[in-house]
Amino acid sequence: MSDPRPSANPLFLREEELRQAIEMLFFAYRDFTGEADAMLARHGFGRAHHRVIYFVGRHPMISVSDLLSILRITKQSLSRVLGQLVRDGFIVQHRGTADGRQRLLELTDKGTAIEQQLTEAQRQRIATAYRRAGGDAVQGFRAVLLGIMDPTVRARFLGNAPPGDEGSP
Amino acid sequence: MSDPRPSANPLFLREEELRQAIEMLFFAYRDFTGEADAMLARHGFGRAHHRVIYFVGRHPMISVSDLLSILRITKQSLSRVLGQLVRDGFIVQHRGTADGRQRLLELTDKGTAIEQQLTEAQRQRIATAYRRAGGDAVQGFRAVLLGIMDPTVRARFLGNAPPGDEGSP
DNA sequence: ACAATATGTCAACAACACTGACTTATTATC
DNA sequence: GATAATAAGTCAGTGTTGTTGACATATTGT
Repeated sequence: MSDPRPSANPLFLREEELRQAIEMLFFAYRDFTGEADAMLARHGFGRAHHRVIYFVGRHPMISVSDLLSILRITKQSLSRVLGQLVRDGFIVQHRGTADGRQRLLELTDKGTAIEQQLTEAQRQRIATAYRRAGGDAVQGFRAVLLGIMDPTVRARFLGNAPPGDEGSP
Repeated sequence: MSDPRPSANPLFLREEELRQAIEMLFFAYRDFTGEADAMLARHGFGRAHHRVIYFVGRHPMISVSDLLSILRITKQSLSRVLGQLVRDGFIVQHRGTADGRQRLLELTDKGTAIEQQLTEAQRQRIATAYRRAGGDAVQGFRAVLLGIMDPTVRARFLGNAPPGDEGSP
């Protein structure tokens, strides 16, 4: 005579909901990077190369230290990957005019080409997901992702100039 | 005399929107895994250990091959990590009753304890993000993530029994 | 002059993935 | 019952990506 549905207790639902979120993030991120990974492997590169190419493309003339703080890796880790990309002609280094110690990074035409190719698969994937989910869902998606990331990084997406440069080239 | 806002063309907005999504996924996923990574490092483990512990906890008595198909890694890669976890008493292997070739995996009490500890930080992060974003946002978040992941994996979250077992132990 | 900063480099190490080849049980099939 | 297929494990080698630590060089700021 009570509620026909067993109506599992809220705590269980909450736990299940949270676990699903954890797993959805895992699977979505894996599949999201999968296609680009395969493309990179054909070029003899890895995901780290993609990240460097991506963020240099996104922030032309970015300094090495700014790139390091975005990627949050050591300069030795970056050096290996960046050195390859410079040697192979995907990125050029310009000596800073204001500060001559800086090496400002920029994609070459070749670099821009591979960046387009690599990111296109990911853009397509997001675009399709956005289209199917609808505008309200996109707002929700963004709101939750913003809530998941660290507050320091969050600022980057909130219109304000993020800490440590960004926004304008 | 026209629109006071320069109103950047739709193509640019779309491109910017997609790039933001790519970056938000990158930052959110990195920060999402960061806390657990630090905890694992203190135990002398890596992220791979967490994934194994997590999915064995989620699917008690899962077979090795089913676990492999969830993780999408080779058995040699799993072997290293799983061997450690069994040796250190976090996971036990049961000989399959129906099929004696299978080694069904299960967390020990020790394994359950560390699983709770590791996942707790992630659950907290998601819970806070969910709470702040609200119910509609959560639905949107889920819808977009579902659209991003591969269709074969998507089924796992749509109530139907996923391909390759799941759901019930 | 001297200290701080930006970048680069050498060396060693660890985690985590891969391929390829092979072994051992166990189950299924002819 | 012999034979093939499957589940799992193992050994060996390799590559990418991250880490520490130490040190070098050029440039800027005090």
